[in-house]
Amino acid sequence: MLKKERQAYILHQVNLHNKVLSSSLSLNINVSEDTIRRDLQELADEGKIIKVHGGALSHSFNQVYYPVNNVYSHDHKKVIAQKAASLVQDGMFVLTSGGTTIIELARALDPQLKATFISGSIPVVLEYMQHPTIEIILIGDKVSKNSKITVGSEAIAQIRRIRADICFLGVNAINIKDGISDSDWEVVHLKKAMIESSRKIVCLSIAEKINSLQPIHLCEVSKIHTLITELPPDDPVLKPYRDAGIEVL
Amino acid sequence: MLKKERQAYILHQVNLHNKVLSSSLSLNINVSEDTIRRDLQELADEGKIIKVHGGALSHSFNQVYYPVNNVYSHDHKKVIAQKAASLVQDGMFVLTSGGTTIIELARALDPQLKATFISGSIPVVLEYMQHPTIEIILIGDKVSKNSKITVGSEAIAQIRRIRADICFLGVNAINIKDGISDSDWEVVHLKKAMIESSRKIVCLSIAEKINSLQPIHLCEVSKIHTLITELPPDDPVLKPYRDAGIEVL
DNA sequence: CCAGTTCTTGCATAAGCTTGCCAGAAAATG
DNA sequence: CATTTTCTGGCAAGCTTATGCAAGAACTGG
Repeated sequence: MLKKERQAYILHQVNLHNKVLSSSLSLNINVSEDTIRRDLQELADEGKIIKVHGGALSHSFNQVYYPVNNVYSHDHKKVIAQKAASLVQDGMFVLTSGGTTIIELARALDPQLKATFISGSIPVVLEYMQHPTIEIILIGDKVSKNSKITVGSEAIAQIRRIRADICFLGVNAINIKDGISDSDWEVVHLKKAMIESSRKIVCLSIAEKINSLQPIHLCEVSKIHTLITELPPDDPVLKPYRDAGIEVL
Repeated sequence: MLKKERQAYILHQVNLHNKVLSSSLSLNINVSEDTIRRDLQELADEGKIIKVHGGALSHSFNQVYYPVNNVYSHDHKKVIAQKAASLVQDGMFVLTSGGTTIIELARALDPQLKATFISGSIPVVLEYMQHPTIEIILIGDKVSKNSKITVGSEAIAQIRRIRADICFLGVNAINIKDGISDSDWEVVHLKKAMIESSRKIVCLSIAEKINSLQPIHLCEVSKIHTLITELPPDDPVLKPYRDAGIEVL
């Protein structure tokens, strides 16, 4: 087993269970605890996990207990949400991933909009429920405590049965060469299914994540139709995407 | 259980109940009171709680010293939840309806419990997510905004595919002649499916709702195995149910 | 293809953390 | 004031971590 492979596995485990023990990882992957510790150290240095005595925790672990509004990129996300909301029209079926940007989208919707929103993210659905008129469909399956979305084959099967007009994806990393990538195995599979089930794919990403890369590949940029960031559409950072034929808002 | 995890649990408990006792925490998490005290000390040093003789208080405690929400039936529900929680054992598959009583059940679970909980109620699932070790399966379908649960044929189909060990139903009305009844058409159908999918049916009901009737019939009392109220099991009000062969807790 | 270099891993040892227990002090209770 | 409960600080046991080292694997540049 390669080092990177091992670290990806560890990261996946952390994201899945919110915590890992050095001892059990050592048993599972059959390497010494020293190696595990070194891996945990590296992942912690990269900011991907939180290392604690005896193992490691997911970053979102704390957020479950102390929801911190990262006011930082919050304003950016509001701008993005505003642009995205303008794409939704009455009668549409809208498929959305999870993530804070999508929550902002839910808040930015026209209060008179009559459309159907579909998501497997619990925080996102909570936000949709505040809206007076939209219909909501929740994708069910095993709940991932860390990402607060439902994951698994049943969730994917449910998504496959949908034909949505538009799909909004909160994106973790995108660059013109590698396409879209993410750090969570389950999430990648869900998003892939969402892409297959939608006529139009819209990616929402703060500029910070443009031209970045995450361990797991999701799809090529050619699959997406629209890219929304907080930047003006003619910003030079976005030129490669415009040139690739993607609508940039 | 990792130290951080334990502290997160304590913090959650403090925020939930506005107070905790060192002694009961020690019992719940199965560590010595010394450890609890040290945790409380650390959390207090970080300004997250207020440590007092015998336990700790939430920061918001001062502001809501006289809690306004109807502590009335709330305490009753806590008693019910406590009794219900004692029926759940490691490894079980537990199907639950929605409702405030079930939320209390989620809060009353042993923090070391390892079981799988299945529900279509969004507030209930949110509460389950606070638990450190249980697995959660969310039933998906159309979200009913007023009851905050997923309803519809897809939800029912998902429930049908389950074989649960035990099913906890929050009950709106029960009487010995008409059985269980409810006021929401969709909810009745879901609960019927839940009953069919479970080996053991446990009804949770505050005494106020005993011997009452709602417009839509759900099932006969003969279908249920256990009835839990806040009253002592030998209360005369419950006698007809005991006589009907139902276990009363 | 090979020698030199860098990476990676497991082991041993020492240092550090966490926890439970204890004795005496302090606080609450009636 | 006596009794009970809780708190504090210190200590020891057990487990976890850091560090240096050595062996092997993988890579690099002739």
